[in-house]
Amino acid sequence: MSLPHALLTSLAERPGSGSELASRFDRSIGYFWQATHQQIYRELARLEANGWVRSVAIEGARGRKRRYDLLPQGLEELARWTAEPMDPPAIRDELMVRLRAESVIGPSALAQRLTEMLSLHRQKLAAYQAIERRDFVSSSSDRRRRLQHLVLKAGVDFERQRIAFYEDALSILEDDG
Amino acid sequence: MSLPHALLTSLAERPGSGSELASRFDRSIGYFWQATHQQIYRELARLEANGWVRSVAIEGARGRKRRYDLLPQGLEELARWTAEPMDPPAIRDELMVRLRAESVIGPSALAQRLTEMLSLHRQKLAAYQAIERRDFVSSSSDRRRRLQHLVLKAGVDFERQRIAFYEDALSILEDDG
DNA sequence: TCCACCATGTAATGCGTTACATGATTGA
DNA sequence: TCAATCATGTAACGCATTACATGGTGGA
Repeated sequence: MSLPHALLTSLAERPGSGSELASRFDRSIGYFWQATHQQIYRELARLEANGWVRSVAIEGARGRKRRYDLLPQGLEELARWTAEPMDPPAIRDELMVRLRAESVIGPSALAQRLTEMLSLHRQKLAAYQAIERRDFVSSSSDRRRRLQHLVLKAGVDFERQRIAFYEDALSILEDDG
Repeated sequence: MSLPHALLTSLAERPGSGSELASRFDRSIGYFWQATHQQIYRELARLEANGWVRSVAIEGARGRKRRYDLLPQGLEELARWTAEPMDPPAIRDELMVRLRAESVIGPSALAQRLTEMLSLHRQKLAAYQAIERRDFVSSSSDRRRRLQHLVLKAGVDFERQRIAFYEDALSILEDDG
């Protein structure tokens, strides 16, 4: 259960409102942990009830906007969680199920779906590589930057592997598809 | 929502009881889609209510064991689903959140956790490679076998990438950890 | 003034997880 | 005969998802 800690992490990087956090989950943090604004508002309320964050109304802002700040207890909780024992990641890959189904029931339109996915992943890869070129040109960096770069490279590698997999799968499916 | 279709796929490969399906989800299918026996029994009841499978009591078996068979309508549903438009996979990687947290809050015991995970993934990789050597020695095969091999290779590649990632992460964390 | 949008929130539903329950069978 | 185990199932809870609601702000 990482959503509360993903929020604490994001607030440790920089305070912000619910909608700002939601937009971070559409970009940086969201590359490896997604959340909708409903989840985020619900969770922020809990974090505040736990005394891990506090919020103040932002005067002069649109609507009822509030800024959330990490409290010392929240930082403690984040440190505790980071070092906690960890389960291996749960893999749930619908594509593999579909390929296995196809291998039993015979050719289908799955190849077209793969072609669509392939172009999506190529776009994602290009986006990650653009970030890498823009933000991580210098090779020598401090610990923090090296860790950030590492996480980005994991995204790049994942997309690369995914693309290679789609290409292999298509070459099999299209042999007789 | 792939659990019902993972079950249909497994039953298309071979009929079986709830407990047999549960044990398949601890092995082959479970490598990319996990399910507990509670989920499986609940879902089997729904599949039967939908007319996609039927079940008969197995005489002479332990307890109330029932065999589930795929019905023609279930096969149709499986084919329909296989070719359906597909969303990109949802990535939820707790490790990346933790690394990002560490990059903000500074050194922790996360390196020890990574060492533990590393050995787990090395075991998984070895298990996959053993299956590959045992079941996929011949390079020339039919479509069905090639697809099965492809899915297994995806598992191998995933574990390999994961291992490389842990090693990189450890080398950064241990510089000063 | 009024419409579109922003920021926050409520409600309903469903899958996934955990704990517990029941009946039957095997083996010591 | 009795304990362990197998096979199936029930119940409760939580996160994730989707649809919808509210109120305020800015621009046409």
